[in-house]
Amino acid sequence: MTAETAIQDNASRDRIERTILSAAEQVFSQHGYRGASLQAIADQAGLPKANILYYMGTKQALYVRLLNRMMSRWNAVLEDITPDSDPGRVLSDFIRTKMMLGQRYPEGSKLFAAEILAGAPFLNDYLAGELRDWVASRAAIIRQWAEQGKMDAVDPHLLIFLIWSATQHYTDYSAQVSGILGRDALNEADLQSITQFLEHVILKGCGVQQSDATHLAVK
Amino acid sequence: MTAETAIQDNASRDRIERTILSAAEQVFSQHGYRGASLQAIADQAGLPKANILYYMGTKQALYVRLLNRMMSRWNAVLEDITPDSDPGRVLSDFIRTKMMLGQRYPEGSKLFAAEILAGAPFLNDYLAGELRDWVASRAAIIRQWAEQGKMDAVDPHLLIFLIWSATQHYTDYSAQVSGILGRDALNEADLQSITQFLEHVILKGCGVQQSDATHLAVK
DNA sequence: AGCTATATTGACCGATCGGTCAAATCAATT
DNA sequence: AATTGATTTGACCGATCGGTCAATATAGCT
Repeated sequence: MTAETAIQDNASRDRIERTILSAAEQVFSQHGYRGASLQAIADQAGLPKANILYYMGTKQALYVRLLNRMMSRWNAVLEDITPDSDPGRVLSDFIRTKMMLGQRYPEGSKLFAAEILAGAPFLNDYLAGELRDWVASRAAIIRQWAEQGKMDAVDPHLLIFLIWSATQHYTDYSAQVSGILGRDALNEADLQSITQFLEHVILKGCGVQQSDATHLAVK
Repeated sequence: MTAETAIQDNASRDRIERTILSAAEQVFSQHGYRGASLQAIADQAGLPKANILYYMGTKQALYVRLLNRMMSRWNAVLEDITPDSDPGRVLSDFIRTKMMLGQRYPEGSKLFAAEILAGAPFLNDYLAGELRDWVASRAAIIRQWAEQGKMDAVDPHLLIFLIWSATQHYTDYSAQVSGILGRDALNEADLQSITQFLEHVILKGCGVQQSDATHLAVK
C-alpha cells in the first residue's frame, strides 16, 4: 500500500468517524450513557448499526472517546495565568472563554453534564486527577492575588465553581432558559448581555476592578 | 368497608408508594427517563417489578409524578417578596433556601436536571407557563428595587438564573465538586462556607448591602 | 483479470426492555 | 366458614437492547 492510498483511506475513515462521533454526541448528551441506544445513534448518523460497531468497537468505547474529545477542548482554558496577571482581565477571559466553549460545543457540554449527574462513573479518575490539579494550580494563583490585595479574600475554588456553574447553565439548561425567557434559542445579543452581566457581578462581587480593555471590548 | 379500614388501607398504600417513589427518584436521577429501567427501580425498592406497575400504572406516570412532586416543593420559595422588601435579606434568603432545598432533595434536583438536559420533553409546558410566571413576577419586583436605587440595574432574570445555577451546582454536580475538592461529600461547614461566599459575591456584585441580621446569622 | 485487505450490512444471538395477565394470597366483613 | 375486594407476583408477550458473524461489495496493487 502506498502512502497516497493510506492518506486517502484515513481521510475517508476520518470523515465517517466524525459523522458517527457527532451523531453519538447528540444522542448521548440528551439521554445519557444508558438511555442512548446504538440504533438511535446509527439512525442519526444515517448508517446501519453494524457499521457504528465496526468503526467504534463497543458502545462504551464510543462513549469514552467522546468524553476524551470533550476534555481535550479544555486544555487551552486559563493556560497563561500568573501571579502577576491582572485578575480582572483573567477572570473576564475565563468567563468569556467558558461561554464561548459552551456555545461552540453544546452537545459535548451536555454529555459531560449527564456523565457527572450519573455519578461520573467513567470520569472519576479524571476529576480526582487531572482536573483537580488544573483547579488547584489556578486556585493557588488566585489566592496570591487576594494576598496582594488585588481582590477580596474569597475561596478560589468556590470562585472557579461559580464561574463554571453560571456559564454552564446557559448551555446545559438551555431548555429551561429558553422556556422561561420565551425564546426558541439565545441569540448573539443575549449572549453578550449574559457575559456582561456575569462579568459585572462576579468581578465586582470579588472586589476586582474591570480593566479598561475588557470594558471597551464589551461595549 | 368502614372508615377505619379505609384509613388503614390508605396508610399502607402510602407507605409502599413512598418506598417506590424514593427508589424511582434515585434511579431516574442517575440515568434519566430512558436510561432508567423498571427492574432497577424494583430492585432498589425491594419489590417485584409487577408490583411497581400495579401501584404506578406506567413508567411514564411514575416519572411524571416524581416531577410534579419536585415542582411542588418549590412553591414556598421567594413567596413573600414585595417592592418594599430589603433586597439583601430577600436575596440572602433565596440563596439559603435554594442551598437547603438542594441538600434536602438531592435526587429530586438531579431528576429535574436530567429532564432539562434531555430537552424538557415532559416539562416544556411547566417551564413556559407556571415557572415563567413565577420568574416574571419576581423579576418585576427586583427591577423596582433597582429603580429605587437599592441595587445595581442588573437584568433580574439573569440574577435569578445566577443564583439558580450557582446553588444547583453543588447538588447536581456533587460528583465533580467532591472529586475536585477531594472529599467524599460536603459537610455542614462546607455548605456554610459556600453559602457565605455566594452571599458575599452576589450581593456585593449587585450593589446590595448585606443586612445586619443576615450578617449575624452567617457569622 | 486476479488477488488481497478493507468496508458494508442483513441476519441473527441471548438478554433485557415496558407492560399484561391470571393465579395465588391476604385482609376485612358478613 | 364463606365471601369479597385489594394485593402480590411468577410467567409470559412482542420489541428492542448491545454485540457477532458471515456473505457481499469495494478498491488498490500486481
